[in-house]
Amino acid sequence: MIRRPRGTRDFDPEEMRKRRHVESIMRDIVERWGYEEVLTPTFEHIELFTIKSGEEIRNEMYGFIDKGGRELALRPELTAPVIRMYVESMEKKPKPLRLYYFGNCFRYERPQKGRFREFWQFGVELIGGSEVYANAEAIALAHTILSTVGLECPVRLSHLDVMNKLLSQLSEEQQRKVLRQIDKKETNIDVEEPLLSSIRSLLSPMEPHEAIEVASDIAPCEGLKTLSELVELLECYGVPYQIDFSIVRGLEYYTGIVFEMYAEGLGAENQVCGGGSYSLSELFGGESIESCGFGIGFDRVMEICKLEPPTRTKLVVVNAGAYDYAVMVSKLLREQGGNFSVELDVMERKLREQLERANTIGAKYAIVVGERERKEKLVSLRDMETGEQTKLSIDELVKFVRNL
RNA sequence: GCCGGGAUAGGGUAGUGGUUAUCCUUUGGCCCUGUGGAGGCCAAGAGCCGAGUUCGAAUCUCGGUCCCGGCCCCA
Repeated sequence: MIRRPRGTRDFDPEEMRKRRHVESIMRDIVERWGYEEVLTPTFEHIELFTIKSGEEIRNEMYGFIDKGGRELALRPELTAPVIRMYVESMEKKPKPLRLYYFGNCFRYERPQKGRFREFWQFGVELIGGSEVYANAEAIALAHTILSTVGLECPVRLSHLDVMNKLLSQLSEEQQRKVLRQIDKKETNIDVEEPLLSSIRSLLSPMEPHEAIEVASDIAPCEGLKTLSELVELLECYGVPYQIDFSIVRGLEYYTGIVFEMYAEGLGAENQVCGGGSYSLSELFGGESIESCGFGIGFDRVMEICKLEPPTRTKLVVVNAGAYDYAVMVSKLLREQGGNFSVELDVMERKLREQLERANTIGAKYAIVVGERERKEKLVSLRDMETGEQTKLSIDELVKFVRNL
């Protein structure tokens, strides 16, 4: 038997109903905020992803060479492709540009809970806003999306200036190492006093305003001003947040404000959203422009989201020996456009078996049509729960299903 | 790449170094030619792959694959 590749998944109808439901909620929200959808190719030139992240990341990508000798890769994320698209064909659009995407991404990594080799990301890019206001919008939007689908995750905020300033005395290599240790929440950080104490006090849990105050003493920088402005805007939106200077994302393309959101119940992979300010367009040959955005790990949201998708009422037209009449009735019902489905036998089943079928699929009503009904220009509507059966005219039937 | 736990019909399971691998569910057929849910009968469908040990392996051993969880990583 041929099975699906490692780290990939099949989604059965029940899962797809849930996924599409959550997806449509997310789309609905961002579109209400004025974001418009874009779609980029599933694969890109591998350079698009290595240009900022270094060659090492090739190991985590699905890369290949096509027949023309081009080095390509399945996209491991969507921010770079969207910005590439912006540079390639949208640079002269009126600013700000509000774009959103929903797409599958691929990473060659060890699968575990909430982590797959093919996974879906839902995200937005807000191109050309001023840093503080644009990030405030992005954060509020991300928070709205997650709480609407039932996830209460407070936002954790930081500004990369702070740690950069604090560690500026160290060599680049040391900075990398220390940032990594901070990111991993390690208790042993490889630096001398008094820097160590400074880092420790910056990382200790504090109220937002206190955190900013403490940081101003230890590592005064522009970023802190930005951060305190952002905090005020978030108050306007009523978004709950914490300041957490351990958020580094330093190995990515982020440049200023950064934020993350975490959820319970996901094991080691509990980050459901991450984002911030970045600067990519000039790397792809465009003009530099302030941008920010976030990505939501759609699969992780689905893992803990309890939303029940709406169900469609099932109707079964039972053909009791009058196929043409049954088709006519089915067609008519389907044209009504209500929230129901209409199924008609394709297995040449007897009346009894068609009713059994209606029963096993959980149909709400069976509509029995045969010669008798045709002669009377009626149908027999059978309630599959109570067993009650009544005769209706076609007009009455139409009126009836419209209310489903 | 590393560590631990797994893998028996479509789904869920039992058991054993030894005839034809258990049960539930599911699916198809019939009892039942214009009325479902119950019941009865019949049928279909399985030990992840490969090698080794053995008279004999689904069972024991090793390797691989895949799944689950953790580490590394997470642009």
